[in-house]
Amino acid sequence: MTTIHDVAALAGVSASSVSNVLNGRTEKLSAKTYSRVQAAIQSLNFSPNRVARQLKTGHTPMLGLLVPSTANPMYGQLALNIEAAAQSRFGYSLLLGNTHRDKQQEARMFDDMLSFGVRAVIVVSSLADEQHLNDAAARGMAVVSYDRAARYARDTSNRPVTAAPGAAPSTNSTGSVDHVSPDNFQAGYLASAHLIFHGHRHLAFLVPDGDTVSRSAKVAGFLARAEEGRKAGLPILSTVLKAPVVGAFGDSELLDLGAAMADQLVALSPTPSGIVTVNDMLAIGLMSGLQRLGLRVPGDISIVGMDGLPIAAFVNPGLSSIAMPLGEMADAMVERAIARATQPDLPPFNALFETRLIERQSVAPPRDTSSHELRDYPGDHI
Amino acid sequence: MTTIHDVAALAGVSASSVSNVLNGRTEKLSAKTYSRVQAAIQSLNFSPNRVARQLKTGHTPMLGLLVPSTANPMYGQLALNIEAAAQSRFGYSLLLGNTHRDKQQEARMFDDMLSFGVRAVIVVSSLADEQHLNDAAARGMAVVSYDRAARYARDTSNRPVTAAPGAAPSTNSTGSVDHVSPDNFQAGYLASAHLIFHGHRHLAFLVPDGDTVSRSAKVAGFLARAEEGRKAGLPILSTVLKAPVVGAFGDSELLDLGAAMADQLVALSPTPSGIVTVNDMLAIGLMSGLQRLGLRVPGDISIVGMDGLPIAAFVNPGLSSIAMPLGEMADAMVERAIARATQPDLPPFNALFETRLIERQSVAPPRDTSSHELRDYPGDHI
DNA sequence: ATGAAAGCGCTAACAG
DNA sequence: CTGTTAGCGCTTTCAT
Repeated sequence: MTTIHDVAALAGVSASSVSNVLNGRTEKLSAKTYSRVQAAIQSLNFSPNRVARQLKTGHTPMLGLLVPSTANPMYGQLALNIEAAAQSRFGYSLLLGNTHRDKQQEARMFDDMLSFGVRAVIVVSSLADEQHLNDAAARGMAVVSYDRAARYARDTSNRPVTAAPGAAPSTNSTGSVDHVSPDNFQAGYLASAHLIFHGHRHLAFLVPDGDTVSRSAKVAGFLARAEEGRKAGLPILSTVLKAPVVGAFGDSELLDLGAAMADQLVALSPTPSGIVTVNDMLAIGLMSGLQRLGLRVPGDISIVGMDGLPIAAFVNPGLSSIAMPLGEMADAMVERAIARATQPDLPPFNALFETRLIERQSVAPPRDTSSHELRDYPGDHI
Repeated sequence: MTTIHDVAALAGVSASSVSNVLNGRTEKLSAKTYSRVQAAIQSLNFSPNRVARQLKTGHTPMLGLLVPSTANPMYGQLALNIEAAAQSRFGYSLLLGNTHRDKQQEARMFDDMLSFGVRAVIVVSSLADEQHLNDAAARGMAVVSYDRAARYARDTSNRPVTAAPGAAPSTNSTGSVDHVSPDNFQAGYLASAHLIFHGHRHLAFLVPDGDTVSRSAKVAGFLARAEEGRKAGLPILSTVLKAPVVGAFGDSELLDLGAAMADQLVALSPTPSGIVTVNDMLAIGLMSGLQRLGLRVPGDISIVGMDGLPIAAFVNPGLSSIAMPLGEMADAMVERAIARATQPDLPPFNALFETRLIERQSVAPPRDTSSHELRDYPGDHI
């Protein structure tokens, strides 16, 4: 391995000068020394050892990312976007961990990253308990948490209450964990509104068992729109269906879980005509299960998913979904994580991103309803 | 940050003893010293700085992984499996890079990883040129390349010729890059055989433009089976369709690419009745495109994909696919990468893994063929 | 403008 | 068995 000293020797200068060149401190070097060193670096194809540098400076251009599973395309995409932002905008590399939504794993991975000198990590945690995040933050890690910045407070039109940047969700009382999230309440609200708009009066929200900040927010939004409908005199039935989860969490399990839920769904009497699922993979699984049972989507049952995955456009029928601005959120998270790693005293950050409905072919008026609600509704304009 | 010296002070011993405890050198310590140090470590919640350790030892428990894009579920899953194997079997963490099949990126990421002290990396490279891999290997990196261990040599029954462990593909002349791959020739062969078995006589292989070792192998297998059919007197037509690729490579592009190819496909006259695609995402895109054109799968056109993605079971109709043993391959790659990092003089390694057909609903006899080939065929038994 | 020297936290001889 | 010492490759005062 070639070191800074080899370069120094070749250029006939001291190691310090090489270091200065490496760090672009042009003002401390004469032009000729500078170029001589440059030449030496080139000819030796030298690239400084980041480990040594890190030991000295305490910094390393590495960003941690903890996701439940990259096998879920949602997180695969998130990883892609985050890596791209980290790399292109800050020159950071990505240290990835799959947590399987396991608290132990998550904690262990935090430790690992800490021991590698990683100072900034982005976490997609499903755990209701945020303590381990706070622990990590307390240990000097800049952590930004994805999908947990729920806000239940709404104004009278169900718009999110504009919170001061410092307004943290209730789970984050101690401090320095930042939050970036799609507006999950809005997502649930939009999905529900879409179904109601198309005439559905018997709605169900499908979600794997296990509490999560984002899931609760989605459910709350879903329920809120149904309640609004009722207040407007519509005979709306809204129920929440929890799918029993056994074993590990993963991409394939979500699909399987959705498929399995088809049976439970049709066993319901009366069967809901409009379903919203907590994510697209679950919706795709459900749709497949329903079809296997001889039901038609959207003929017999309408479905709207959430995530806005590309694949949702390619299943048959195309799945209507609530899309999240993945790229923007990834940018925000990366920026924030790195910013806080440098300036730990930044004020708490809480960003909620707008979601939007993508209409495709999985929603149609219900079979047994002749009168649709065609008037305008608030959900249109959120 | 608490260091080894804090622990030493608290335990009333020297730093070396702490180091010895940390590294489990029980034979060098008295039991009482050992436990005293242990206690100190516990009470300080001390965990050694890996960076410092690495600077000293030159090793770091970090595995590099370079994939085209984790947005493609195939690679998201691969990343998951690799991370799991690395973590659970060796305690290694995963440094992930998305290359977008860009040679510059790939080379830059190798440099990055090298500078982080990573000594073992797994690469999914699409590039026909393997030079940058060899370069990295020459610079002291243990690199195992995925999906490039093509072997065209076959015996008379089209079984892969069992090669000595040292038999490297032609592109790997200089040395120390190891190869792990599904048997792509077999994959192509099986897909082709499946279609022929169901009576298809006009076959097409759909692949994005751009040469790749794995793609070539798949095509070769596809063509080989068609040729066999011809030799057996069947009037088989087999063509290869290259989809023009513009812009970056990614998950969504594959789906879109497949959908776009539907038009080109039906423009062909006569239109092939049986299609095999180089991967599942392309197949799913194609199926969707075909359906949008009013064609039915498998009624009008049969499709078989490759990869065996879970999602393939959930599209409508279910996509028949050639599955690859992802978990086994991930294990083999991780094991090999880490082994070679420790013992650079290991003999070259080349592993080809069996693929298998998963039958679902996307293949049926062609519309205009009344006589099916129902006799047995070699592909059944590969 | 340049170099000498100290040290980041750890490990690995080598003495004691 | 235990402690002392000398770095790993780099950055960073502080002299010169």
